[in-house]
Amino acid sequence: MDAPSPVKSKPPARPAGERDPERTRAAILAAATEEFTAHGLNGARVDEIAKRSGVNKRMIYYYFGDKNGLYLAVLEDIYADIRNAEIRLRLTDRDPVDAMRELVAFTWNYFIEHPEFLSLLGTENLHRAKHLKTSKKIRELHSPLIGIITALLARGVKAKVFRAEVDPVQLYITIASLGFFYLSNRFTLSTIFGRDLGTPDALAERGKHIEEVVLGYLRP
Amino acid sequence: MDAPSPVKSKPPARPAGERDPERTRAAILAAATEEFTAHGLNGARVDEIAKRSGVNKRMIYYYFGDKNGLYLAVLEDIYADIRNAEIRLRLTDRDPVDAMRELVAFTWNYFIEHPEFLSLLGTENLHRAKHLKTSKKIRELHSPLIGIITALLARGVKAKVFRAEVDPVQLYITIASLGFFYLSNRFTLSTIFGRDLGTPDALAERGKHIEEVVLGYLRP
Amino acid sequence: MDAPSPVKSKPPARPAGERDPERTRAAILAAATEEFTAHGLNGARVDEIAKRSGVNKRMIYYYFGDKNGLYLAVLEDIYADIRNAEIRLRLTDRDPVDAMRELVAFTWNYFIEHPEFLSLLGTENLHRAKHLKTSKKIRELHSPLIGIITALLARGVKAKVFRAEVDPVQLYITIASLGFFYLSNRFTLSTIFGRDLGTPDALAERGKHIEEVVLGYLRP
Amino acid sequence: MDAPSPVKSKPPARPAGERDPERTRAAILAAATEEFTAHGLNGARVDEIAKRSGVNKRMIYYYFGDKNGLYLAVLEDIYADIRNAEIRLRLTDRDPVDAMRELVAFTWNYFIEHPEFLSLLGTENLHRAKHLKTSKKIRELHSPLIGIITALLARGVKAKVFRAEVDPVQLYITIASLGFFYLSNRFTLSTIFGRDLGTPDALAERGKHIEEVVLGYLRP
DNA sequence: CATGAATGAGATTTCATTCAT
DNA sequence: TATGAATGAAATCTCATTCAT
Repeated sequence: MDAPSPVKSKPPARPAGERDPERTRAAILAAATEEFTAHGLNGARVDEIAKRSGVNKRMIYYYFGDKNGLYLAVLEDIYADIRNAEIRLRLTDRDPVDAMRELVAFTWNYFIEHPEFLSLLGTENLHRAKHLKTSKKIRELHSPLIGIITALLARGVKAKVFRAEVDPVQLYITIASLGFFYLSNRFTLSTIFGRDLGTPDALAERGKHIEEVVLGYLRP
Repeated sequence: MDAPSPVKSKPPARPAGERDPERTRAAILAAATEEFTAHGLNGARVDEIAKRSGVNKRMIYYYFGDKNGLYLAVLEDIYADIRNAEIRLRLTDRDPVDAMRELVAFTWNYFIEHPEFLSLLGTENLHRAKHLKTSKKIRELHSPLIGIITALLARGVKAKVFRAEVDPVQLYITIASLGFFYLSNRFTLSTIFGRDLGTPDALAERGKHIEEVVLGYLRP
Repeated sequence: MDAPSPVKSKPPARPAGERDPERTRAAILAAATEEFTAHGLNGARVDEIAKRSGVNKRMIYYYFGDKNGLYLAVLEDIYADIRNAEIRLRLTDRDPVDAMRELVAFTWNYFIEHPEFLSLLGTENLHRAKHLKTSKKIRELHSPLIGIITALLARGVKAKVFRAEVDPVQLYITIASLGFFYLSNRFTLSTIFGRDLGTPDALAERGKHIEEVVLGYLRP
Repeated sequence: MDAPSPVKSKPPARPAGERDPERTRAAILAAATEEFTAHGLNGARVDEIAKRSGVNKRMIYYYFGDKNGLYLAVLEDIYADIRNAEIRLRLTDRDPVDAMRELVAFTWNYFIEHPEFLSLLGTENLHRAKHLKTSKKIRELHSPLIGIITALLARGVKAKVFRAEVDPVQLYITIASLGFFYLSNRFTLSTIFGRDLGTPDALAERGKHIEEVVLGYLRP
């Protein structure tokens, strides 16, 4: 607004909360992610998001239309994040077993480090993906993992280290399942079993088990 | 079910909701299960539960205290249901591999037939099991499956059809994961993959895959 | 009802809660007195009164019409109590100063021993004596104290131990004031002064002060 | 008050309740004071307060949190009022007897002019000062009267017009008692005595009596 | 772009009272 | 007389959204 910049570089040292659209938008999105993660779509409070982001409530409506619009933006954001992480994986020129191990570890670690992803997916599934379905953006973000897995399986079968006829989509879902369910349901599971499944030790143990299951299954 | 039983028969043909406390309570609970399943804790409407159960709204508070009390009663109810189903499983004198196959199938089928169980667990985990933790009742309902799995693994190892050193709790969680995640996340997954994972064919295929994963992993 | 008794003696050893109208009525009244004392007219709960009295809620309506009827019955009851206590005072043939001292002490002690009287009067005054005004019963219960005070003052003036021209009604109100206000307002006063005005020591001190004020004032 | 002041003048002629937070807050507080005075805490209606103040009901929750918060704000407000009036009293350089007479008259007149003070204190004492105890604000509002009375008593004793050894706190409570009880209980008292204690004549008579009691007692 | 007061619709909860047995 | 389930009206409170500045 003041000085037109040719490249999209932000005006650097402006104090927060003052006429910096991108920063405002990002602050809202960050606060909204936290709030929707913690309380779901219905439990999230627009007031709370405004307070946490240090931004006026009106701005939320200005940038995102309404609460649902904000929620969808959050969904799109986390999907973009995971796709970004996935495309950084380089597994094509590795030993198939090692590569599979890394893929499994990557998935598990991503879930541990991104609890918001787990929670928001749970919320969106409660709503039967009603919002996701309306998002062009997300459907364009194809996961590269199906392709990676397909190639990996082929190489492994050829090298006689993997069993044949494994469906890559099923395997993809299986790899996700083993971590996702454990992490997102660890609160009820911990209560039922009477022990904390969220400790670092418990997580390490689960990680090891998941690897064993996937690789054990894939043995020819 | 159809045949009238001479014992414990109560005047059956009274119009619902009229001076039959047990029926009233059950009607509320049934409607609440549907509503909480469909909309989560925050999204559920007490008015809607009253309307659907054909019961005066005041009765909900009379029997369950408040919305949270009702929600907890629903949770306790679905846990009692699954425990009831689990103890009906008889796997002790069967071939270990067959028995394991049946256990896996049982879990998968239970999840398919009880979508309310999946949804309500998702909801409760969003709340970090806050309500479940306060329930004496649920902690008394121990699942027999851990015991069943432990015994089954021992027999399988002895018979050299299962690998050794498998942790029964991890296996229990794994068996649940493979079905639970698929079913509860099938809405986003269907959207992402652009195909319906909820068709009978898709479910059958997944069931087969799950069995292969578990038994493939357990191979010595 | 079963056996007609000439004197009004109750059937002695019937188990509580079973067809003993007088006992039922008395139990309701006792519980209601507690409840109205503790929470005022609007704060009192009919359910709570039923629970505390161990009597079915319907009986309250059977015996007292409605909540207001019950409240009025409680008021009438406590007025009858204090009148009963007052008429037991025998001060006519005593030294005027001693008799006045005893009257003051009686009033103070009665208030201490009957906190329900203070609270219920406060409640009734909040309602500008709306209920009291409708009660024939209470207006027939004249306090003998005005007569006692009038006589006492006359004797004291004659004996030159009391000042002349003291209005007995004003004095009656004054004697009541000095104790009533202290006791009924001791919660806010304790908070403001930062010390507990309800301890036995504090009460004894106040009692002594009240006596000094009244007798000090009455000196000729 | 009438004369416009150049400093701190704000646009005065805005229609009430429109974008003037201070005015909105004050309007709510005024209406709430009336409502709580007339009906106590439980009998007061939030809807009625909204209607009377001409303010959207939602604003009550916006400014005061909930009904209890509003009630506490009212309590704090009336305590601030009386403290303000008290510190305007200047009695240090007056004849002790005259000064005491003025103090007594001040208290009596304040009570007559502020029936809300009497009623609200009655209500708060019914609740055993539960709300007052949580207020930091009120405990900071120390009454100057104890100090004033202490000094006054000392001067009077020195001048041989007051008796010795009078506890200033007891005297403070006594002065308050004599007016407070009469005014707040005048409805039941009027009913019992069958005459209106609230007429100007009756009030004047009571005022005179109170003065006589206090000064009569204080005579050496 | 930004602020925060204001709003209306609707949610949960409460409670005195009545009904069926 | 007695019981306890049932009711309707009304109370408190919540929340996404909009308005005036």
